[in-house]
Amino acid sequence: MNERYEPHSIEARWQERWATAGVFEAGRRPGAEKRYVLEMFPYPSGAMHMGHGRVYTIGDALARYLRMRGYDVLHPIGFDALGLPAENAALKDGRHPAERTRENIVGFRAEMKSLGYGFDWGREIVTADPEYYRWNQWFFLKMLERGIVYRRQGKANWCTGCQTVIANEQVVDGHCERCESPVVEKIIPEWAFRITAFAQDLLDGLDGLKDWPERVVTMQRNWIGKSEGAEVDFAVQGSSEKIKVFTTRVDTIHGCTYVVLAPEHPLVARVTAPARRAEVEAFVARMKQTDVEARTGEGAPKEGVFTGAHAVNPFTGETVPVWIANFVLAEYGTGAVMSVPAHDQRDFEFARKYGLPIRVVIQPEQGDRLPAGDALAAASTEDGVLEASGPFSGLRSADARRQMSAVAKEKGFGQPTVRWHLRDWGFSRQRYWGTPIPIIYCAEHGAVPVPEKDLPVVLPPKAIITGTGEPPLAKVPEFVNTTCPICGKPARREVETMDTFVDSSWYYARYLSPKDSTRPFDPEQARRWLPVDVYVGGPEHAVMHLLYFRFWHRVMRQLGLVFEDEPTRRLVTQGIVNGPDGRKMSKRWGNVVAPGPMVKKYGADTLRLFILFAAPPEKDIDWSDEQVDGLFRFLARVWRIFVARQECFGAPAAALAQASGDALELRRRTHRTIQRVTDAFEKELKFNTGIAALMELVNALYQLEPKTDPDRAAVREALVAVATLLSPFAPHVAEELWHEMVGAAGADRLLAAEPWPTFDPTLVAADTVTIAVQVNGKLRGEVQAAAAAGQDEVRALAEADEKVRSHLQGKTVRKVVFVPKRLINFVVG
RNA sequence: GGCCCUCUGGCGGAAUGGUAGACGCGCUCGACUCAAAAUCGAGCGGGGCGACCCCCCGUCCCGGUUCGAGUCCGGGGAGGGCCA
Repeated sequence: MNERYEPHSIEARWQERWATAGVFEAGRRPGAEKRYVLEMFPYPSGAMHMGHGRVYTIGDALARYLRMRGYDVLHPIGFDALGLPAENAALKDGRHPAERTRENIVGFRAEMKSLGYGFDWGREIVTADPEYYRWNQWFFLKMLERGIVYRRQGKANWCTGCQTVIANEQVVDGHCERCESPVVEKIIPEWAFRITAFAQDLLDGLDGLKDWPERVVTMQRNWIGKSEGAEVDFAVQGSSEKIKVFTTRVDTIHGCTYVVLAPEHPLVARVTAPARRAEVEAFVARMKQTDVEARTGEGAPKEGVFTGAHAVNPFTGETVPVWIANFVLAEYGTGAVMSVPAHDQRDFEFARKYGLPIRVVIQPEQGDRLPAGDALAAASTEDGVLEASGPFSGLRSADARRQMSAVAKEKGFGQPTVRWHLRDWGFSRQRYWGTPIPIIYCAEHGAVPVPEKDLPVVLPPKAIITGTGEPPLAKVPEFVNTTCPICGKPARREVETMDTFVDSSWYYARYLSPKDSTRPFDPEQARRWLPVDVYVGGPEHAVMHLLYFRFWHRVMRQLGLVFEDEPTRRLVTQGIVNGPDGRKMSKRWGNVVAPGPMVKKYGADTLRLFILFAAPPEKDIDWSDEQVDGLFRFLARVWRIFVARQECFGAPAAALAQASGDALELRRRTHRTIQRVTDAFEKELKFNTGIAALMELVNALYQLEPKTDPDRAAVREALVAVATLLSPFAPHVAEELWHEMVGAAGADRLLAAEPWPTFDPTLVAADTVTIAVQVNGKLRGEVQAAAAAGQDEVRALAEADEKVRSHLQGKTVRKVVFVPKRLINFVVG
């Protein structure tokens, strides 16, 4: 065998062998239990970066391990190819997004293959392919039928200069990125998914996601944001109008000293007193031009004006002034709030600023009483006991809320209500590079769905992309002009496209039968493969993508396509790969390290090993040239020990049983290493400790110079273990070494498809152990004892130790704590 | 401001409540070499003390629970994430 480790002379060869043998194809072990390992598919907007390298390396190590454990493993890959960045890039260099995307995908594929990722390439999908997005359209039609898709009036950013809708990303400080004209909010019709209809189910489902990171579950829970409260109607004095407010703190309503409407609230125009009209209108106009962040963001001053109107608190009959203010938004709740300055901080600040009264109605259950409102330093937002609240005085907040909303309902001026933070998902985009929405507008029949048989509605290859936000498809007559499916008269197609989050909401299912041209995927395959067992991706998708993904799964379940409650059982969120300086990799800092050049320099195995060894998957890591060098040296060291122990390759396994002394010790280490590496996969995913265990075994191999047959057999056993255990992490070098070792016997086999080794429990359990000896919890020595030794035996050994004896001298042993195989602690006084 | 997370040698990181610092990087020393690199081997938390055994201190800080706390509980600090 080659004296030196030369990754470039072996890696491509094994990649080819794996591909020809088809070891990564799913479905080749029909009788075996399945495992579906999925990494978030990439958005190929440029070349592959280290972040991609990390996700796929983690997923691949896991998939390779599971395959060796005998599972039928599905490990697919594809490309999230539609979307804004590709369109923006196209704008810059004038190239068509399709062309650029195709090119990037070619690059990604080549890099992924050079990294040795074991994907089932036969299942590759590209979302820009009409054969993929036709099913987005199909889902759209099904959801339209079921009322899950609907048309609504949505808010959009309208550039007053370009006279068009622009994306959030294009709004900079309330101005258009391109022409710098002010951007205002404009209400335009848009398409939306009724995800809120699934809010409760999405919330309930979170409880079952035991193998999701707690923080992701929490973020989803907060995003769904269920809050239980009450709606209460405040009558407007001298009018038949009612102001409906939503509050989670109806228990504080006796402390309400004013009511605030959102400036956009429809009642504003109707209730404003003539004398206040000019001021109110000016304020409303100004708010329309201020974005939400500036109105409600951190440090934004609370601002408002009095409308001149008054409202009646239905609980007290008291009259309070009606204001409008910047911090109340029309789209949250009812667009109106009852203000209780003593018990809400925003209301408190506002009241102080405008000299509105502050009235305390909740006292803490324990501790000091709150001073009168005027003396209050800040709002007290805790629950407590009600006072000055009529018949409800003396109740605790929680009880009061229940009783008061019941009373409101009984008397007809309110009711208990649930409010959600989650909004419906508006998915219309005024963009070209997306899935066309399959709708035809007919003068006579309105918005008509494209019949299923006419799908896909294909994106026209030629379009003028201006980036102004005006839908580019509107300018393609051969696309727009069509006929009404109902009456056949001339009609126009919808020119908006779908949000790309649609593509990624169900791709995991398309992998199951990616070439099916009659349906999105085969439900029978879903029965076999779903749910995804492990889903690996970045935590930046904790909310949007993963929520849409869970939502879509529920829709597919309603459609009878899938049968599980949730799309994925386990979620692994991986950390960022930072530059060597600890900062985020960016051209700006000049600290970008790309996987491609690293593979050229060190080979794929070193890069993979570095990524996995640096830290557990969920932690951020810093790129380190020194560490990478170190990992390369480790692989070279592994190679050298194989070279140095070639004479052991043919050692007979029968001699293993006679191993003794150092050879037996090596065998124990080998088996313990098998256990530790297996644990690294089976418990928490801590590849770093698994690799560390392998390093220890390699170090131990260097310590034993084999002299006898049993020695050589033990060495061979260890070498086999090293190659096999290393293969999920550094598959090429492992494969090469394994073949060198097994020779002709392995000629038509591949390590990638060999079974994972098992350990012998009797070898793992040491027969003698080191037991720590403590006196009063402080380490005072250690003794060697049989693993099975009991307390008395260990105590005798410990007391025989001179150091220990000196600490026990002249003291009374009050208690002895004994932990078998670990320690003995003398408690003395 | 709310919710959540993190904090361990020079660095990345290990440690079911049971010998803190596995493993790697880095550094120091030794072997090999004419020499260097590479390699192989040894050592490296701080201090008492220049080596020995030994002793003291040590996992952000303060307190608690426990025979025993990096780990559990309470309070504080610093950094980060998400939401407002």
